[in-house]
Amino acid sequence: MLTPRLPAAAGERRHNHHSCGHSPEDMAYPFLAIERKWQDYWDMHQTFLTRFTPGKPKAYILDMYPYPSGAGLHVGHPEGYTATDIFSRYRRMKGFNVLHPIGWDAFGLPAERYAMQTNIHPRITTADNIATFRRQIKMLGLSYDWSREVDTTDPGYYKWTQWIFLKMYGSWYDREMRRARPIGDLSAEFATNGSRRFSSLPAFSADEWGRMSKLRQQEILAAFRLAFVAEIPVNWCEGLGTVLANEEVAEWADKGYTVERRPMKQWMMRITAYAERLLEDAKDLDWPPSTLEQQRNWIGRSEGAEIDFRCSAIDEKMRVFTTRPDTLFGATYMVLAPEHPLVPRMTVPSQKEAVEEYKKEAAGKSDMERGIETEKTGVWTGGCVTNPATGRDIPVWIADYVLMGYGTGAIMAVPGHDARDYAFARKFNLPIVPVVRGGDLTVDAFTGEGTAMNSANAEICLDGLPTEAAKEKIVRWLEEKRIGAATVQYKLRDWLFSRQRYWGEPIPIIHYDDGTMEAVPEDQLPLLLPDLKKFQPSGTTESPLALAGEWVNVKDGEGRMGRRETNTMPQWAGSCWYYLRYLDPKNEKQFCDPELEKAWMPVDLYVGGAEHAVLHLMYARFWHKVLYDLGHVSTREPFLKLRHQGIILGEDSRKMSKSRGNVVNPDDVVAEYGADSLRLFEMFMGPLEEMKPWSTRGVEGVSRFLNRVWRLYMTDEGNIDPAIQTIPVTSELETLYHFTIKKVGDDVEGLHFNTAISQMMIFVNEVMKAEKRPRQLLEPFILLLSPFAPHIAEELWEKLGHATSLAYEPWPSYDATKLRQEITEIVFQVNGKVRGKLTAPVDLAEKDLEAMALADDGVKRHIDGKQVVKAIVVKNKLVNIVVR
RNA sequence: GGGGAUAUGGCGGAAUGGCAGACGCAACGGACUUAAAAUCCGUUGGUGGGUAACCACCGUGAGGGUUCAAAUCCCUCUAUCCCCA
Repeated sequence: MLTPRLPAAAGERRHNHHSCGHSPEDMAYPFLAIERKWQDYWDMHQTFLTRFTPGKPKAYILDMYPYPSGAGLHVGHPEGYTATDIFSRYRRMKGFNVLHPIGWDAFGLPAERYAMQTNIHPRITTADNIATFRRQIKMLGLSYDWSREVDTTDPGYYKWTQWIFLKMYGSWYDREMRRARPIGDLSAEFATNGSRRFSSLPAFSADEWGRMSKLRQQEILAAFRLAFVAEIPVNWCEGLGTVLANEEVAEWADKGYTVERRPMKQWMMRITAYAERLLEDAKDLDWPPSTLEQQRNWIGRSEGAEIDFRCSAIDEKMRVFTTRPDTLFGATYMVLAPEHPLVPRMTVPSQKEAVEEYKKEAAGKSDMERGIETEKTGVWTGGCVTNPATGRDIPVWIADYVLMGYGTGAIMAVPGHDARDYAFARKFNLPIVPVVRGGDLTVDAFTGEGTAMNSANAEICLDGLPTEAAKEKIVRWLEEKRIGAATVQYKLRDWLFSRQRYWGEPIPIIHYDDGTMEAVPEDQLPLLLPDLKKFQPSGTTESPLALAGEWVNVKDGEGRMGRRETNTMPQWAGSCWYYLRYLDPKNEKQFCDPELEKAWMPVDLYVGGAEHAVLHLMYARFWHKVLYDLGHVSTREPFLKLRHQGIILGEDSRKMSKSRGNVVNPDDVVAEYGADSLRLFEMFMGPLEEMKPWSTRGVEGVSRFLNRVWRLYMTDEGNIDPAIQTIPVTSELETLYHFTIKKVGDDVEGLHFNTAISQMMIFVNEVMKAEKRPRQLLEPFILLLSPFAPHIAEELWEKLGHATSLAYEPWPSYDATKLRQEITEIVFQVNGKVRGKLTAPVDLAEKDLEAMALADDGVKRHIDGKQVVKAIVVKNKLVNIVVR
């Protein structure tokens, strides 16, 4: 069925859009002109400046801000950004106060490496890159409040990153109160009560504390601060002149750099203090289950016990951690990490050479390699310890499958019930004793739970107990004998916080020649990065800042000489709190006004890549909790609801990369099809969170849809079609209209943008077929389309006679009574197979439906000669006749 | 080695216990055109049967199960991707 005006119009269409200068697609609506026009309009009218009307609900909708790389925007960026933009526009129309900001994560190694090569200051390249990103993002018509743009490299921003650092430095974690407190509270505690409350400290009285040197006091306090300096083995890369995070090592090693483990003094953040709370509070978050799972694994909580084994030869206790204390009777040897401090003393002279050689080998391997190896290696130290349960002496080995960084760096090996111990025992012919019933120890270790056996001595008997009860009983026994205790271990390590780089936030600390260190006073923040002319590594293990003599060397009021900290913060620092700065980006007195914080936090929807599932999201949660403890923010968690956008693959279904030549540039897509088409296609491709391939044909498809929308409203002369009038419509069309409003709204709420777009296509297809253009349906439809394709929607809205932007028009509502159809199709099945269909009035009684089914020809054919057992009737849907 | 996710036409996907394949792409046929593009109309999971309207069977990675009814729930397996070691 043709639309009546089509034949007449066909000939004139050609003349239409010459003015837009878009020759290859000269049938298209003039999207270039329209998009420019409305982007300018929104800018000029400050349409998306955040409006806060008291009494309205709020929606803080956040994107993971980008690192502005030199390569410009990638088609992956607009995916998440369009999703949040649609949601933000929708929420505004639903009457919410919406906060939807953007900014730049602009410190980082790529800019610095570019500076090393060119000696162009990273500030300059960063500013250029930001300008490119800003232009490209604006080109997409995203409804950000640009007045809140933040840039982590702006001194007005990093002043507060440094301020937060000082808050961390100036705080300790009170394990009894389970929260961070000012470090002053701790020195006050020491000054009144001495070290009584803290068993980990050497005992001192209040008086003794008072008489200690400042340096000694600092050392003690340092063991409590949330930001502290520690000497730890790090991944030092000589070629880059910096340490690398564990997760960065593989990447640079692939590029030919060598990375070695060496102990260095580094700033650390005591994230381990928050392990339990990070785990607990995650339960209330609406996050992807896989992300929560990754965070759980990263924290790696395991319950078990620490047990002391005595070594009479050197009169030492060796403490092990085990998750299976119930298998203590099966511990037939012990394994120490090669780096374990007691290894040298344990080693007998005849084994010394072998041990030393093995230690050297192990030092050359990363923790990763050590875990991966299937072939177990190790060396006997020649020493023994006593198994406290059996009373027998067991040999002490070293092996690299035990890591110094986890637990106590020592394990009791139970080869019968641990796979790695089993492999090790098999290889080195060590005894394997079954202490849990089950499995076949001639084949493999039995690592499951079961009933204890062979586990009794004169004082305790576990035999016959299930694993859980056996654990409890043995731990009680160990605790009574003071040779062990139940403990909880975490895999989570403290966060290595310093980098030997120039292009990062300077750490505001001064080291004085007398060995003490002091924070730069708050009123002297920001501590600015000095200007450098050259950006090469310093040649030592310090950052290039060490070469800025005037900046580094300082003298305090009393003439004391000191040096500034030359390490800078990692890139994660700025992104740990940027969502708070958006709330009050220009505030010079505070990082954020508490009233604004209360009004907007927490973030209601956070969208970004799954690659940040652990690090960024864990670090940000950690900082947020510290700020919460110190009273600076009012919520325990920053991000209530999190979703990841899936990766967009190249047209060949492989990862986009320059070398494969399958990279799609958003600039090109916008030039050819317009921003609305790009946005619409990225949302139409499939579910937001799924990985999916790009398709140029697909962009053409949605572009055709927008052109159809345009023609639905407009004549070829560029005027509103006079056929658009308020006219009666069929009830089918009316039902479809109300259903479309419901479906699009529901789908946007659930972030199912692909199906929302399908529904709009269905609506347009139907309305195109109709002879009439009912204005009362077509006008609200523009509002449904507007979050997805805002430019074309604004243009049509204006053409329909509206003087202002539709951005704050109320979202159309649907009439639930209109959703009900008068007739519906009933499916007839026989034994679950469709044998007929019929349209019937809605809400027909079950027995009537059954009768209709039995009367159906198709059904009759298949029940003929058989016995009807029963009929299942699903109202308004289906009748299933069961026959035998 | 451990954990998580995914698997549906030629392709992207829809359907979360009730008609598998909505919507889009591609393909094919038709209308319009001198012609093409654009647009519009129609067909399109597979196999078999029928001149035909149509009918039957098969079909959601593989195998099994629960159910009147399974893409959807349960068990086993395979493949791919991601994370961790």
